[in-house]
Amino acid sequence: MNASRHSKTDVLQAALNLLDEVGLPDLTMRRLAATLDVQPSALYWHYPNKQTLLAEVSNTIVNFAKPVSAGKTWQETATAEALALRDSLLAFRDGAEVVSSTLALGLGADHALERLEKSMAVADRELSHAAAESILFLVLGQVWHEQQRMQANSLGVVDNLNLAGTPNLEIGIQLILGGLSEKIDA
Amino acid sequence: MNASRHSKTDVLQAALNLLDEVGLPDLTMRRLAATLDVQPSALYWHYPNKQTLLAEVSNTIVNFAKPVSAGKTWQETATAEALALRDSLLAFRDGAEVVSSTLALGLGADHALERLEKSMAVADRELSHAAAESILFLVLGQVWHEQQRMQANSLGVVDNLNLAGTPNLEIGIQLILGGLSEKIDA
DNA sequence: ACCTGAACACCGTTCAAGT
DNA sequence: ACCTGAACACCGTTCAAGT
Repeated sequence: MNASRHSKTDVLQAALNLLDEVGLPDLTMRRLAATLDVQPSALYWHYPNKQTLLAEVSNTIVNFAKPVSAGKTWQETATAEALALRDSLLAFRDGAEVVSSTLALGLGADHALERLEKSMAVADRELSHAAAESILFLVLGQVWHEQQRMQANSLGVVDNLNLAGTPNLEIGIQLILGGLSEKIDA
Repeated sequence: MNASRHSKTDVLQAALNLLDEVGLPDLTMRRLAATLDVQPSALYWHYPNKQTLLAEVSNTIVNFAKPVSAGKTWQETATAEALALRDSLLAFRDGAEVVSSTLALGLGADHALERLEKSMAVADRELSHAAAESILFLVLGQVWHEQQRMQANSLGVVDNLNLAGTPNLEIGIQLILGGLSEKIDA
């Protein structure tokens, strides 16, 4: 039962599994240790603290994004990048909250920003960077909200008849890309 | 020393003060109780739980936003609303994180959304709602990031020469409003 | 109406010591 | 290289009982 001695990767994988099972609020170092059949203190040989572990969880989520086939226009490619990011956030329970929190702390999510920025490199660096950041916050905010509703609904708390997914996200992306196109043509 | 017996408002005010002194991670029910010279359990007579208290803190932050003088164009008014929201978040330590978290939980921040939406009521409801949500997430994400840097810098951890404030926020707002204008004219 | 006292069921982290 | 055991300094919340 106890395969004895784990690697850093084992801990990360166990964290991802536990996240999926119990969600971020219950993803504690103690519960994580229990799933690995070790004492909580054992985790601190692999990671200096919980924050660092969560940063790797966040990077795993972000790097899960599917590669995007180049669209006909850069607008199409950028939209595809944004939706690929959304899909990878949705693929993990509380994915958006995990990434938001570690992003705020200045760790991780770099890869997501880079991909978005590259797809909008038609503008100068400052402008495409600002646009990429805007889309990143937009996707994170919207998906965070959505994932919270999912778990609220699964607890039978409310059901706001708003099971229509998130068309608002597509609209927001369109607005930003529309504004960017306009600025470039000028 | 102990003025004895507190009202709900006292508790909220003490929470706001403590937030400013120690930040969100150290805003605990136990510390809060200590500043009021009561036992932790006393707080649960006023609020059913910490989440509810934080929702009121969040509403206080959001409602702190200054009224905006009507601009010449709706774009100017909408920009002013977004910047007023930013200012109120910045006026409280960890303001953006508090509001983000309670917004995700489906509590509070309604007033902020309404003000933004109203300023963009030139478009149909669905479009102006999506645009308002986009700007809300944009402001929250950017300010959260900024406030985290402020506290990191104050701890002497890093200083990324990025003391230039957040011009990215203004650009992002411009992009969204630009995209919205375009859609309306069409 | 507002609070105390005591308890329950937890947290993250450190550190000497073991193998 | 990886883990145990034990401790430290905390959490949010409940609930009977007090005034």
